[in-house]
Amino acid sequence: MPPLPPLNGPVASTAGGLLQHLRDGRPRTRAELAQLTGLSRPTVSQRIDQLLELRLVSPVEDAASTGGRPSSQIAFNPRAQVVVAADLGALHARLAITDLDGNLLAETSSAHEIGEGPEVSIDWILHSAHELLAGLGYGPDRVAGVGIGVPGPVEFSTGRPINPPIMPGWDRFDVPAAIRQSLDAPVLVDNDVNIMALGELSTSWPGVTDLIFVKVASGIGAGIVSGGTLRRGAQGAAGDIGHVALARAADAPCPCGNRGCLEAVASGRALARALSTAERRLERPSDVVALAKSGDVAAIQAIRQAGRDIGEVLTVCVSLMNPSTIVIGGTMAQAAEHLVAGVREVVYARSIPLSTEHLTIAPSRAAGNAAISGAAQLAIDAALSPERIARALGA
Amino acid sequence: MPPLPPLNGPVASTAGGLLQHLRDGRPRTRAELAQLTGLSRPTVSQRIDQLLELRLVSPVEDAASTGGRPSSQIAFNPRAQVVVAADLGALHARLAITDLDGNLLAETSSAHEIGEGPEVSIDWILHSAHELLAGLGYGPDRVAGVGIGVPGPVEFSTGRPINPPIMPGWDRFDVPAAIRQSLDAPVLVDNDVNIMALGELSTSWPGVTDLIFVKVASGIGAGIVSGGTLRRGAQGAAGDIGHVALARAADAPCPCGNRGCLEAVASGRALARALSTAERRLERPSDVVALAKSGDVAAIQAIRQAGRDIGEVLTVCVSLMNPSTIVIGGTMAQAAEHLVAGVREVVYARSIPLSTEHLTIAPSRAAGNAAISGAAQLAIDAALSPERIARALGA
DNA sequence: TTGCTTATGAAAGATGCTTGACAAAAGTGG
DNA sequence: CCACTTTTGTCAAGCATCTTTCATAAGCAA
Repeated sequence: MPPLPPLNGPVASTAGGLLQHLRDGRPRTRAELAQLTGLSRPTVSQRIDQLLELRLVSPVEDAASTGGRPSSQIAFNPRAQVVVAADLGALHARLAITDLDGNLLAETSSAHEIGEGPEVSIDWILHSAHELLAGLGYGPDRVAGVGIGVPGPVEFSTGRPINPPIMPGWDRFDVPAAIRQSLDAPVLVDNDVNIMALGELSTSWPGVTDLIFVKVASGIGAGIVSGGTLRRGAQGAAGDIGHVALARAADAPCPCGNRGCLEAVASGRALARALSTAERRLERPSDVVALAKSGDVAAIQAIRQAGRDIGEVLTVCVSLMNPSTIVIGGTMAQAAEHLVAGVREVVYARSIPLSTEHLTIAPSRAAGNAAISGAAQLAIDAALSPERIARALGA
Repeated sequence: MPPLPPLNGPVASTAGGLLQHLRDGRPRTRAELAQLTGLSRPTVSQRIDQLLELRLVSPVEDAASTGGRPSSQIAFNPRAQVVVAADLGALHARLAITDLDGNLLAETSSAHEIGEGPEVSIDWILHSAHELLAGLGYGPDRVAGVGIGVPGPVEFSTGRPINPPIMPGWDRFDVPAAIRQSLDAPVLVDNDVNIMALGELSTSWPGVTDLIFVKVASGIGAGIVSGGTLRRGAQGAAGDIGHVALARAADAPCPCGNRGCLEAVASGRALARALSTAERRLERPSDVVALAKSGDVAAIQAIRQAGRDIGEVLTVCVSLMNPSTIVIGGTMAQAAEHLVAGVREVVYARSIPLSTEHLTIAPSRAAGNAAISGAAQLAIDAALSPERIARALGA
């Protein structure tokens, strides 16, 4: 007796469904699409016409003839619309306009106190977005979606932050409604780590369906992709591995109020404190990275040990989820070689062979762009969903 | 650039799609179904006729009139077909015939060495199934599906065991093909822990979408449900938490060849060994349970400590996945009060508040029937899938 | 240039869903 | 007890959609 019947997905044979087959960017002939979808050629032609109308696809040069009339080809047109991607950090904010492939067309960033409240941040987002759009010569009507990452837990379905520890004034604030005051498009809001996981996945790990993205910066968090989609858990709190108890952390105090958390010994904040001396004060994770890059042995050893500590926790994650890929990102991953070495050392030694045999542990490939790419991806997925295409055709 | 476009699901408005709305067992009127699906009444009537033809639904007594002609009602008919559910353990095998609601109609079990190879086991399954079917007066053509749980990792898509440690001769054996020699129905094979998780979920936790089922018997394993579906991971090895390293386990040797695994100190096998004395030899997990039930303090304390150890690992799982429910099952859960108490003690103390606020930790409700129910559920889901219904109508 | 091959686009036919209409069935009030 | 009301279930017609078929267009080879 299933509680709720699993509702069936959108119909495959709509213009939107056809578009999904073209999103990989490869040009296709109508005949190829017919075979791919199982629809007849005239039907495909009609769908193509609709998509051409929306400018979401465009004709490209014909394919080489195989003896007869050459097939005309059509390809996804990522320039038809743009999305706004924003990444709000604790002290820094970044915003970009990308096309529907996630390519950055324009970007800006600014020092920014998230603690000043949502109105300030939203105003900055809207102002910056309109400015960049104007610079590109695009009107606000070209915006197909808005993706926003924030440094705290979010109820994804409504786009409202929930009890965010470092975002005073944001609790249950209706971000999408505020954005829609001057941008008429779907607005998606998510935790910054989830956003980064998505960005990393979409830009750098094609084909991967089970991935753990670990962000190591001031704090430590993870974004979890399983079965090809981001998992947020029952309350949207999935991936919060920073406050797992670690034997080696013993009684180290953690900003969360508890003791012995992973973050208390392995985060950028913890490393900065541990490596600070009377004459050399380290304030931020980037200071630790800089020190390590300068060749400081103590810093390198500390980072490698942090990698081991994180690896300790990841060992359990690997056994539980059996991912194919673990990606280490965040500020501290700028010293990736040491951090990843520590993680690998522990995970490969401790996990069962079946899980590690095909396990890749690698530093972030998207690097500084993971968050902004993920925010863009979130918006793009919403903008190109079959439901959204159907609405656009109806209007 | 997504690697593969997410394929859209089956069409909602087929006979199979309609059936999904009736699977909860509640009788519905045609008008209710029309509103539920968005289809018109004549269309619903036509679909109902198809389902009546297949005997998958049947008319029930009319609803009370609201002033006019009373609506006739139809309900899902779980007796239309049956499924075969089998649970193969290391030393024991169980097989049941259930209806399409998962209700047990007949069952049998037998001592059984999985190590004797697949042919012996498959023969037993087929023989037992036909015997029970005959006893119920059903022909083999009434079988809509077969679900089988085995004590080892399985490549779910093909139904082949992969490198199973305790199943010599089963590696990559094509179980579905062997079963289909005398039963013409879809055959689903999965790991016993996954099967149990599914059984627990479907029989006892309606509405739950994020659940961890922990089996504590000779070994320790977990089945993971996230977003409403079972997650098997990249190689089908998800949930293998028995061989996670545990600080308290130190250098305790584990049958896996490693040292310091959770299983080495908290499994039924480990407890049996630890509690054995010269004059009192404990062989199996059930011996430990019996001892605890007799009031033996050492056994109770040992079980509770095992719960704490398991809780230690689950703390990480909770932070990572943010489930709403953790269920403790397996032989050792027959001493559930002590085991669960230990788990709760650690998990509630160690995890972050947001994750534990609405977290339920409970002993298995399905108890001994979890595996067989899960195997049945697997088969039922396949048998009642819209794709399968469509095929049945086409033939 | 002509014939062959292959792809496109338009028209015709088939299928399936929906709308509207009507008959059937049961309660309600006289 | 009978007529009326109300709701249901089914039938026929209309409409949209998809597919099949056919004519046309475009390149390649002789």
